[in-house]
Amino acid sequence: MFLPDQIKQTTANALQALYGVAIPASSIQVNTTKPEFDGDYTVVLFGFVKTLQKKPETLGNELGNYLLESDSALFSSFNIVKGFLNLSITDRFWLKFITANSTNNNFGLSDPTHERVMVEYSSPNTNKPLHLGHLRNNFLGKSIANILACTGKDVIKTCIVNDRGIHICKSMIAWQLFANGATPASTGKKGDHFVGDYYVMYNDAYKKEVATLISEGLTTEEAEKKAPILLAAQNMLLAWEKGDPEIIHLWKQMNEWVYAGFDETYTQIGTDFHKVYYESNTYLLGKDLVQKGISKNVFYQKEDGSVWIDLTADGLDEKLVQRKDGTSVYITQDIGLAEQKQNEFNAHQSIYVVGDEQNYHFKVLKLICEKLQLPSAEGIYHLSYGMVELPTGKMKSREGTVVDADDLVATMIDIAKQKTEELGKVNDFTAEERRALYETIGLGALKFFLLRVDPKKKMIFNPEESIDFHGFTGPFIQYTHARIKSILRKQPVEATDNIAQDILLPLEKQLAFTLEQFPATIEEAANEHDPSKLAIYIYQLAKAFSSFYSEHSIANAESAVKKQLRLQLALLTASVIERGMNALGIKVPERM
RNA sequence: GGUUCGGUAGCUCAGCUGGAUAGAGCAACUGCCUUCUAAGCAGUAGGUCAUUGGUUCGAAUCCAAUCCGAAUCACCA
Repeated sequence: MFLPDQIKQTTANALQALYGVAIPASSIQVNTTKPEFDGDYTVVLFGFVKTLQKKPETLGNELGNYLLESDSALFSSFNIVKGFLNLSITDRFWLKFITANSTNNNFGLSDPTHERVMVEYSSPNTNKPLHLGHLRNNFLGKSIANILACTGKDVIKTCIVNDRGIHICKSMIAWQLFANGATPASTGKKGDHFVGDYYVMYNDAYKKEVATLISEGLTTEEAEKKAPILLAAQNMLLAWEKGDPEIIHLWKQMNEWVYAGFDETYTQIGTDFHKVYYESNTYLLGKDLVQKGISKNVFYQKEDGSVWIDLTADGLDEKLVQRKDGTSVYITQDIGLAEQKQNEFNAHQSIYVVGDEQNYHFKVLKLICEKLQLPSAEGIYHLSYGMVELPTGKMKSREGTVVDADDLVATMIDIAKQKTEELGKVNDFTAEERRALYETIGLGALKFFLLRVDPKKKMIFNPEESIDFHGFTGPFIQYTHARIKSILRKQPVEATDNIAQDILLPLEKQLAFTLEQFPATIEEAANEHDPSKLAIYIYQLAKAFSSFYSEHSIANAESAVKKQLRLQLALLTASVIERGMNALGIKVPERM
């Protein structure tokens, strides 16, 4: 049990013993004590002042005295300010905590629960390269998977590649028209960017054709439907669906180029999957479920043959699940894929890391699965995240305001290189060590920047100001880790337990206090599917260490016992930072 | 128009199952490197928590209304 919960329980027991009232522990408020007051944790008394008919002052005194007597190993003193009972935890508790965990490599990690969770993330289109928004998705997906694994879940990472449809045909037709047989190899371009360029060319050509048609007297609406290049793309989609060998060949070729490009990016940013699904294989799924739905009267068929579900009773709309030509739509494919995943992995929970523009879609998806009584329904969870916007507003590919993922990563690594060279602390590193360090720092800055914000909220990225390396950032935390490692290289830690004889100074206690919260924070981040909770925590920890470290010497500590205590604190801090950052998908260097 | 989400310091964000004087970072300004890494530490300054009303011992937090912004409501994915 986590410390605040333990205090709640103890308080509930005390209230029962003192006054014979049963107040559920969960309803008792326990906060960390504000720094301006004396104490570690605070019990808020207002809640039961009324039911007990006692003045807060009296109640606080009686409760405080009882707690001190009944659990003297935990509580050392208390004070009452208005309705707040501020409790101090004994130094002995913290000392025991430090001794017990400084060399515990599993501190903060739970035992395997055999509960399986699927995390679907990344899910790219094969017609354009990754941009900043995809990076938020990739980092969130990877970190939530890691965090869940820390809590003992058996995590399966998956990805659904959107590799078919009219948008893919657009790049294909543009390549046929404009490429003259060019390839990524012949042009020296990364495959995903190469294909993305043809998607852009398609759009340019389309716009020109529409303008021409309008100047020839067509209405905008007509022109947009009749542009020859669009008709060609539509024909190509039909040919693809019929399995036309030439088109299939081209499609495979272009997808291979894109995958080669994606793989390069994924390897660099640390994205990986246990299982990749391709929409070209899954887009026919869900058809049998449509039939099942009709026979269960969950769906109904209109006269034209199209199939619908009426969700108006649930406050939503009527939703199409199958076109009149018998082909399935997006939602149907997702229902089918959900069922297939369930059959394949039988997970308790299935998390979809997808942008908040699809909130409605996932609401509908879960609702339909429930109505069809699919076993997968209950575990569906949409980890919805907000868009990344620029100071000028949304990123628009048409206006060239998209922040390309590869460019941004390269820029970050370059800035890391510059700053590291300026400081000149690793001049003895080999070229390979340097390259790895720049990547660790650059990616660390970028990942932390995107993960420290509540996923649900949209966030603003200012490319002008770039990403900072000071303050509440990844590099600051990495730096704190490197400093600790430097200390530990010079001063061996002994597994002594005589530290219990010593007394903690305020900054030492603050550090221990923060360290103790790590397991509870991991748990919270996992339960709320929110890596930012962990990111904020790690920052606070690094901050607590830095304050402690600048004030108290480790090497020249007042006594040998004190020195060991501080070394153990440092060791535990470094390992919590490392474990926490790894859970965010961020590496920490030994030196920087 | 319906639904959903958001509005906190100049900027980027915490805090939101109601609790003490609303917190960080950046930017600005002051100090601190002859002692374990100054990518650091300590400090100053900066707020009508969008607005109005309500609920109560207590509201940034809950409720209602209003203003502003975003997403979504496709036989697109």
